[in-house]
Amino acid sequence: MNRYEPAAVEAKWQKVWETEQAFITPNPAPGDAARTQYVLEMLPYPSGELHMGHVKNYTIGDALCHQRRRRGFTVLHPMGYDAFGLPAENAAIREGGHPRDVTTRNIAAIRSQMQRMGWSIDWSRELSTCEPEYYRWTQWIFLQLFERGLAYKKEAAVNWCPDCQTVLANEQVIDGLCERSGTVVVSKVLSQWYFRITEYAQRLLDDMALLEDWPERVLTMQRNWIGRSEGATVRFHQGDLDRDIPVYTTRPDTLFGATFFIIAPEHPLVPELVAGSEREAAVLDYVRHTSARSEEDRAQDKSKSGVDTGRTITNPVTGAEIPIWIADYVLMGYGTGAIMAVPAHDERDHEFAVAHGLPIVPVVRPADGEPPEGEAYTSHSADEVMLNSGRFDGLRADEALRAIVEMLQADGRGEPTVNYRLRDWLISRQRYWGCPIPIVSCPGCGLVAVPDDQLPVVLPDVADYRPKGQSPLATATEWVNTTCPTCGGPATRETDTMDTFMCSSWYFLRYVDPNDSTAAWQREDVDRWLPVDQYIGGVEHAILHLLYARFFTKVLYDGGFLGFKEPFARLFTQGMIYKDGAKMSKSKGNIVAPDELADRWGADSLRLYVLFMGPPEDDAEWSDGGIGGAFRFLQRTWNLVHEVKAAGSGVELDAGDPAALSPEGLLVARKAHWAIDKATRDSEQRFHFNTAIAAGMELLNEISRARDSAEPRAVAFATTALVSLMQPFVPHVAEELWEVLGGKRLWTEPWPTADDRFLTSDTVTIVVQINGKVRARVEVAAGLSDDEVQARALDAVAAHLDGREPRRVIVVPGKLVNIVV
RNA sequence: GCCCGAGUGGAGGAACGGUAGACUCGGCCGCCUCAAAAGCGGCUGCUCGUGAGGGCGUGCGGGUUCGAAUCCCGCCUCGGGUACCA
Repeated sequence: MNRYEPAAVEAKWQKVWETEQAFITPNPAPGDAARTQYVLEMLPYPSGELHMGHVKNYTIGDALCHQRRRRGFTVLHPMGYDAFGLPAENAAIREGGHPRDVTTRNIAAIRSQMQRMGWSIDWSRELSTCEPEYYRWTQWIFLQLFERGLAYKKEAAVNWCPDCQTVLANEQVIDGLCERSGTVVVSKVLSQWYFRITEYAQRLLDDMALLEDWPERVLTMQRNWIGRSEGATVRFHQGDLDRDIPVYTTRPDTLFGATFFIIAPEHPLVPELVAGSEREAAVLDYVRHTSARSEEDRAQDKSKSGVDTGRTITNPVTGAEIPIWIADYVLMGYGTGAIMAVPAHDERDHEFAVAHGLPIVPVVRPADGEPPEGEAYTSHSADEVMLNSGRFDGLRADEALRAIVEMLQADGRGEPTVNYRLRDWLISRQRYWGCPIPIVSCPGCGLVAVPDDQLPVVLPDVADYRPKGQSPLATATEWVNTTCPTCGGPATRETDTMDTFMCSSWYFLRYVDPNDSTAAWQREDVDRWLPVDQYIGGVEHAILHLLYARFFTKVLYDGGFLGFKEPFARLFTQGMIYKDGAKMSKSKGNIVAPDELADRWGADSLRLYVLFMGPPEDDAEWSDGGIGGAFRFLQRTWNLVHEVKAAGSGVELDAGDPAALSPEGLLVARKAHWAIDKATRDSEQRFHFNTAIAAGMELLNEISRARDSAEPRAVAFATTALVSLMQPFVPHVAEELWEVLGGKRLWTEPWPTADDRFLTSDTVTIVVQINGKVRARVEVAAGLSDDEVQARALDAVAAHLDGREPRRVIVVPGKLVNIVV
């Protein structure tokens, strides 16, 4: 008998899939009634090579695709590369050469690794976001946003990474550090492009209701990131400047307790407020000192520093003149950049008041007592009562809140306000390897969109693409100097490139036809395939990528380009693979290379083990020994199939009439139907491939045990079922064994279905407990009445009862009897 | 600090109110072999017992229930998210 040699088997079937175009899925013609499924894994960034996380991600998706194809769906399963970005550029700088060459090389390596793994990808739809044929449409989308007023350029303090020499989006700053390089991010004032994602904040929240199945924690993370809060805007009047300064508060009920006022150091009114006053030098000094500190430094430092401006402002309800201070715990980027400070009911304001000797006036108390001394009383529940609040005294706090807002509104001093933590998305980057922003700056016409027929704005070659604080594109003078599309006069191109997250915020639409040169997509095709039925990826994209993609989809829906509002109906987030308790990384030296494992054990064993490790949503610890077990299982299956074949059997799709089988044959056939049922349900309902595979292993064990005592038909049926069930996980070896059994193309075979006649049995084992402890087991006929089961159970444990009278007996039909004594 | 998630044999895990530890790895014993590898068979939670059998066991402490790894309350540990957001 020939041995199981994965390398030969895998090469053979990969070739067959390619020549027979097994996984190429054309778009259904209009009116085609095919049931479609779009299964998508997050596209890889083409760094050096695939890591174990990719293997897990794409193997999960591939198993689903195979099962769904065989259950009659037309499945779209494409692949592409998120190819612009810093790592390729940094590698090129390190090694010399062009980022494009590094990227091309990496893509070639990753593609061949993917083919080596045998994932059933429709390679005719392959795309790369750095190709002009792709980014032409990224630029088109940018211009859609520009035309709708959703893309704008403004000067503001931005997050700057000194190492990457570029700005970063809010979402890319983690604990004050650059997500990419880990460098401390500093603040810098620059003129940059933004997307008005804040305009979609409420819809990003509301449309979560349209999502069919997303992990609750991802939704929670997005909700927290969007950070909706309800409160009121209150305008305080400053007499010296004769100006209103608005604040945002979630606690308008505490307005009577606002004993001072704080403005952020970056607030534009600060210079005006102190100009010419004796406090001017001290205040400007504090502002300078603050802006010199890094974001991280400021975030870490919880001490309440600040400086008095010497000015006062009028509390609109008490009429009191309260002092204005500058303090860096008030953030320019949230609310209005100014706050009313209520030290009695806000911890931060309380600390500040204590540190600087400012008055503390409680205005809310518990229903049956006084507010605590020496700390902020921040409780905000329904049964609190007002005090020190004029005519509102004695009123319930929630009623007072409404009444105070109404009063402010009547006086024109405020109104109810909803506020969001989400800020606009900064998309400019001062780096070379990215998509050019298709905008021309004209002295006469201002910022002008490059017309559609002039797209793409091709990324020019430059002599030196190292980061230098401004975009390397600025040195391509021939490219930069152009003519204004509107007036024809001399003009210059925008030299910043786009955040690469833009490229990956719409790629799932382009797969519908990546070769369409007339449009980004055809609406009838995207509406046919999308929303994506199942999206699969790492939870690390819970905010950035998934929020941006949802935003783009809504904008494009509003533009009439899409017939759906959410891109991904169902999301599955896989757990990470660890080694020695830590995330695999080159610096820790705990990388396990998929290539080496595939070479040693075969792609099928690697795929099988990655799925067998545990539930895919859980983090998992890599163990080198496990893959050997996967290989042994396949080898034993291989040997079994060849023995079955040698005995003269082949593919057997029907176990026959259960009544006609011998007891041993019935056992084997039952196990097979049990495995079909379990593997199908565990895979489809919960993606728990680990237990589906275990069911296959149990089936193999049972066939091996009964091979010689059961009749050949039952053995052939069970063996056929085993090969068929394992195909989505180990497609190469399953295909080979199917052929050995005389079958043709397993990937086109219908998915097996379990027969109820084999899932139930004539007899059942009843567990007999005394006081919840197992004392015996009895075998009884399946339909036996509760009374008879009870009698049999009492019989079986008579010795244990030892004459004691049962106080109560619980009978769970078909399962157990519990006797309480 | 706040919000999630997870704690089960030597390891990964199974059991989603009803036999705790399926399946796999590792370990031990045996068969095969001149030998090794591979393969095949058996044992493998802890503990008392020669044995039959018993006791204890799902992070800790309570509770609900005839019955709890599973549900509820209070802790502990680990992981993730977020953090001066007014």
